[in-house]
Amino acid sequence: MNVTIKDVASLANVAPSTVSRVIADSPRISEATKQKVKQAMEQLGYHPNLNARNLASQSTQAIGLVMPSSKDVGFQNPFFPTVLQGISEGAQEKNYALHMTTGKSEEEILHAVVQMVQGKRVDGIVLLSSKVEDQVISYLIERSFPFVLIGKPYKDIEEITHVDNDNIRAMKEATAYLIGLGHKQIGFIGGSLELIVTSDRQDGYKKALAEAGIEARSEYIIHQKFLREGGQQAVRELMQLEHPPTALVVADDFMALGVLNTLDELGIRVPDDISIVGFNNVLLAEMSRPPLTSVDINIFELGYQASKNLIQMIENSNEPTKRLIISHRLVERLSCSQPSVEKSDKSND
Amino acid sequence: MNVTIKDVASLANVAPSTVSRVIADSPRISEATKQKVKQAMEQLGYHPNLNARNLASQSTQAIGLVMPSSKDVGFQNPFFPTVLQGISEGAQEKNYALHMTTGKSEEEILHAVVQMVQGKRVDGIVLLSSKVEDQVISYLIERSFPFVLIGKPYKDIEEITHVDNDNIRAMKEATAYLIGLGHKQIGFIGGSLELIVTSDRQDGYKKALAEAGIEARSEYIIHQKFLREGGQQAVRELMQLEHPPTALVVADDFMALGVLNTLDELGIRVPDDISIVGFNNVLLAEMSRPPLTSVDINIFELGYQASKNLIQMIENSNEPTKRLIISHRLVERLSCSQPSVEKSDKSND
DNA sequence: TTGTACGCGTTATCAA
DNA sequence: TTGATAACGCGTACAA
Repeated sequence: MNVTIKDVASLANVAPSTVSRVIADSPRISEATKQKVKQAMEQLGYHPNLNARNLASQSTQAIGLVMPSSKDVGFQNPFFPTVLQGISEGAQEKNYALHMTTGKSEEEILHAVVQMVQGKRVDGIVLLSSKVEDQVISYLIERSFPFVLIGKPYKDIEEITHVDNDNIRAMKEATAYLIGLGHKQIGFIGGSLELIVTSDRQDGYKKALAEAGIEARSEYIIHQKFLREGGQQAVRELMQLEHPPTALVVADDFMALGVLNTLDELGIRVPDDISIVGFNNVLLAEMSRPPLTSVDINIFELGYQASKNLIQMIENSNEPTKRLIISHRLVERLSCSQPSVEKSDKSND
Repeated sequence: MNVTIKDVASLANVAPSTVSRVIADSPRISEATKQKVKQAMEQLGYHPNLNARNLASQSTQAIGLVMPSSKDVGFQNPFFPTVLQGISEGAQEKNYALHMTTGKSEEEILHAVVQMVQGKRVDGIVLLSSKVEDQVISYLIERSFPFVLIGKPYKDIEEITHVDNDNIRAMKEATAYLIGLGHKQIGFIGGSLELIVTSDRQDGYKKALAEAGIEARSEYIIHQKFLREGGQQAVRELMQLEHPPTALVVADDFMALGVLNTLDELGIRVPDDISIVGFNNVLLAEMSRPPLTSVDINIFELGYQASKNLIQMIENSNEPTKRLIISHRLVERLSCSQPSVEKSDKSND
């Protein structure tokens, strides 16, 4: 059998409750017994049974993490491990453990979440992305269970603590950067519009055009759900327009890599023939050819702040709802240049 | 307060133990009461408290996962999310939860593992890679706690259930493939030799050369710890040798991508001037330029078998120690060709 | 087939 | 400052 608090107690000649107090580092306990107990613990190699502790204290020191559905391509995106790293770091600092969950369908995921919550396996939950109708969010709100969302909620913004970038502004700046270089024909390539992050970035793109007095053309906007096949075709069509864009903003570096390859196959050179700005600034961005100018959104920090603030909510029940905006910055590399004369409407000197 | 087994019992007019039996789907319970109880559970929205259950049953339905140290570059490697996906899938199928741990140092990690094990948070552990002197492994063996290792143990091979590829053979085949194309000057680029996987692959490389009667040249072998700066320099030096290699085997696709870029900067064309075979066949391999011929090691399966077999060990205490070898296969893409005449020792027709 | 009673290892309350 | 003692919610031998 395992060594319990009782064993320690009898070895140290004190009551179990005293040992418990020593573990909790209670202030009202004599230094003498404290040492005595600690030594006994050491000697026996004692470690508290967390299940018993959780049961008695009605709290686990753990946070739950809902991962993207395992079929999801998002899993392959370098975004995921990085944000996980951040979450993990924030948890570790406060001595919280991490409990993960996935599922192949919406139902499976919801079920797993309910299990975690009602089963009292975790004290709070970090959510990775919200969808338009999110059952998990509804469920958590209804039970008023602590959670923080990484990304922007589709609704109930005021009631959901979330950590996000200012994606509208970020994409606006990225687009403005291209406009500043002299581009006027700028395309947008993003993922599914069901993701809030996509629509935000698209909004930013449109805003930048509007402010510069450039008319948005619907044929310049592409949504590709998949990274490869579908995307390639879309890019091809885009470049076969009568007036193809001289620059592209792509809402994700991973996608941008696919775009880069398709362009290469078409014999279109970057940045000579077309400029590209990526998004997220994952490690890949600097390893691509040419190295990708990309908007760094501080992925690690996104995760770190999420778990850190979640723990604050857990430990202080009247912590206010927060909206945390993580900073971004454009990292210039070699995928952008001024538009070539032949393709722009008027020449630059 | 939360709804407990007692509430269900009183609503259904039975004893708590009966409810417990219904949950466990005990065979010796009348269908009538079973229905009655189930309905009561439904009506109250009952969910068992897992901490109480774990405490009473002395087992959690959870497996622990030790992730690479958070500072580790390995985190950025697409290998990680994929293997995680596999582990997660294997766990989910058996209704096991996943509990994660990281740490910034060896000590932190060991501490976290001890916490998981002694704290009885998990029933078993999946380890991602072993190092030469691995405290975690020693600890788990000493306590004879169920665990399975993904990769090859440095020692105690017979006593550690592990799931791995036959990396020696896989790399031997990859090298032989290049030899078959006519290459004789073949370089090897791998990570730190402290990782068993690196030394295995290097062994395979040497074996292939030996079998073909080609002398191994030490200046053709490179170990780069980091993906970028260090690696670039190494590749440069390699290509400036009097007789530079006409082909390279690279022990990791992610590294191969860096190599590809360095070669591009040097104006060396792939596969015209030099052929490259990568390893792991991550999504990246098909998105690189040129698409990378790579050895698919079935990363998902590695993770899936790991958790699946771990659960077998947990549920059947005299499950034998196993060594599971996951198959591999060379995926041909466009990064290899026959050596060009000027650089090979004799011409091909 | 079902109920009673105890144990799982802690924490927390109340006395001392 | 410390010690009994009662929860915490569930599983399970044992009894009925």
